[in-house]
Order: sequence, then structure tokens, then C-alpha cells
Amino acid sequence: MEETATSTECTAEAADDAELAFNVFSKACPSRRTLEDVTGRWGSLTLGGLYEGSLRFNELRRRVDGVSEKMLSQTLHSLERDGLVHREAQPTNPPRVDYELTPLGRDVAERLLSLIHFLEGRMPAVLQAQQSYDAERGAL
Amino acid sequence: MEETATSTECTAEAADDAELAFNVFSKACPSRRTLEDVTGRWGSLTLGGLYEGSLRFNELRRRVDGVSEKMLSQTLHSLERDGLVHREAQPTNPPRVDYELTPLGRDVAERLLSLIHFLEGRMPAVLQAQQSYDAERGAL
DNA sequence: CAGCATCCGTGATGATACTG
DNA sequence: CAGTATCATCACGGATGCTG
Repeated sequence: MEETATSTECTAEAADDAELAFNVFSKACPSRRTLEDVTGRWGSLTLGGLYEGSLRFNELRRRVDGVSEKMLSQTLHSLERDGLVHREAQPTNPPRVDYELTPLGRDVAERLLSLIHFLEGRMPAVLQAQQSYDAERGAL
Repeated sequence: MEETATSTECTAEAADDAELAFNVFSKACPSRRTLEDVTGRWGSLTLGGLYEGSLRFNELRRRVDGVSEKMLSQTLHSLERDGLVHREAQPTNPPRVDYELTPLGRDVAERLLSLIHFLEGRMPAVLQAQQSYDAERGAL
């Protein structure tokens, strides 16, 4: 199987250049799955929500406005599996479970929040662009 | 306007604190839609793919491995509407259309790529975490 | 080449009910 | 409280065919 210039390698071997080895632009690369876990609809908000400190399940649920129980649970499992979130369950009654970012998760969340905050700050410009776009389209 | 710790406002008014005004954690806030455009399955890869320079439709399609014509087209429209991508069509035959990031789009892509590259570099750790997680689960 | 229109499957998502 | 299980839906996304 030949590879042309734009193709992307994706192996765990080339340890000396991990960023190329796990290129997300390659369809089969596991890094793409992880990127989707992180940037997914609820993944980004969950990581962002946990950045300030550990939260219990329902605290987090209230923080991430609109997420269902099921989706939050599912998202947390994915993120825990990826090693980004740590789950601390205390066998008390009623049960108490705390979720917190791992060091790796914090690094990810930091970059995510940089994007989020930037976007929030530029929303006026985005909204204006949307209006221009819609106006031109509607006028046709 | 008083704010308690967890509540989130979402108006275009409070121009002095845009980041709070467009809080993405609020369900109804337009910033969440935009965040999804940017971090969505194809949005992030499209923005990342355009970071190095402008590309034609099919060039971009080859770069973002696995994206369908329809999804790329749709993604580009969303990003163009948000003011992140500029579409330059030349009325030649055969048609030539170039897509490039706007200044705003570049800023977004920069932050996105920071996240992507970090993730790519940490994939060994992520993969290992996944194996541990799966091993514990399978053993039960 | 650069798309749009259409059909259509399936997986993501949300609502509801139930458990420890 | 902290979830799991089940079901219904519906939008996402792929394949195909067509246009300029």
C-alpha cells in the first residue's frame, strides 16, 4: 500500500515523533476517537466544568446545563477511560462520588478552556458574521 | 445584575464582560452552537486542515481523511457563516474555489491545534489508560 | 472540479422508569 | 445520591445521481 505526500502515518512505533505518529487527520488513528471524546458535545463542557475543582455527579450535571443523566454518565466513562478524569467513590450511604481531572485532564482542559474563553469573547463578531451571511442569503 | 456562583448569564448586553455574557455552559447561549461548529467532528479537522494555508475543496477533502463531500460542504458553510472561513470562488471553467481561514478563524484554529497536538503527543498515555480501564472491567 | 438534492440506515440523544 | 436499563426519535452522516 503506497502513501502519497498528504497521507498520514499512524503507528505507536515512531516514538521519536509521537505527534506525527498519531495524526488525527488520519481516519483510522485512535487519536481521532480521543479528540472526539474531548471535543464532543458534552466532553468539552464536562472537562471545562471540572477545571475549577472536583464535583459530585449532580453538581456537575447542574453545571453543564442541559446534559441528561445518561449522557453525563456516558461522557464521564469515556473521559475516565481516556485517563482524563478520576472517579472517587465513597461507599457511604447515601453514596458520594467525586469526579476530578487527572493531571493529564487538566492539561487538556486548559487548552480547551483557552478555546472556549476565546470564543465566548468573540461572540459579538461571530454573531455579526452570521447576520451578514444570513442577510446575503435571504436577499437572493 | 447579580450572579451567583453557578448561574450563567447569556446576553449581548454586558459588553464589559463578554466571556460571562456568552457563557457556553448555559444551554440557550449561542456560543454553545458556535463551540459545536468549531469542535464538532469535522469542524475541528477542517479548521486544522486550513491552518497551513488555503486549500481547494477536494484538496481539503483529501486532507481530512474520511470526510464525505456532503459533510465537508456542510461544515464549510457553518464555519463560513460563523466568520471563521473565507470562501473565494473564481468563475473559471473548471471552477476553482479556495477556502482559507479568516483572522478570527486563525486564532480559533491556533487554539484548536494546540489541543490537537497536545493530544497527539499524549496518545501513548491515553492508550495505556484505556488498556488499564478495559482490563479492570474485563476482569470483573 | 465543486458542489446540491435525495434517499435512507444507524447511532447518538433524551425521556422515563427502576435499582442500590 | 448516583447511577443503569429500556425505549422512541431524529438528526447525523454516507451513498448515489445530477448540474454548471
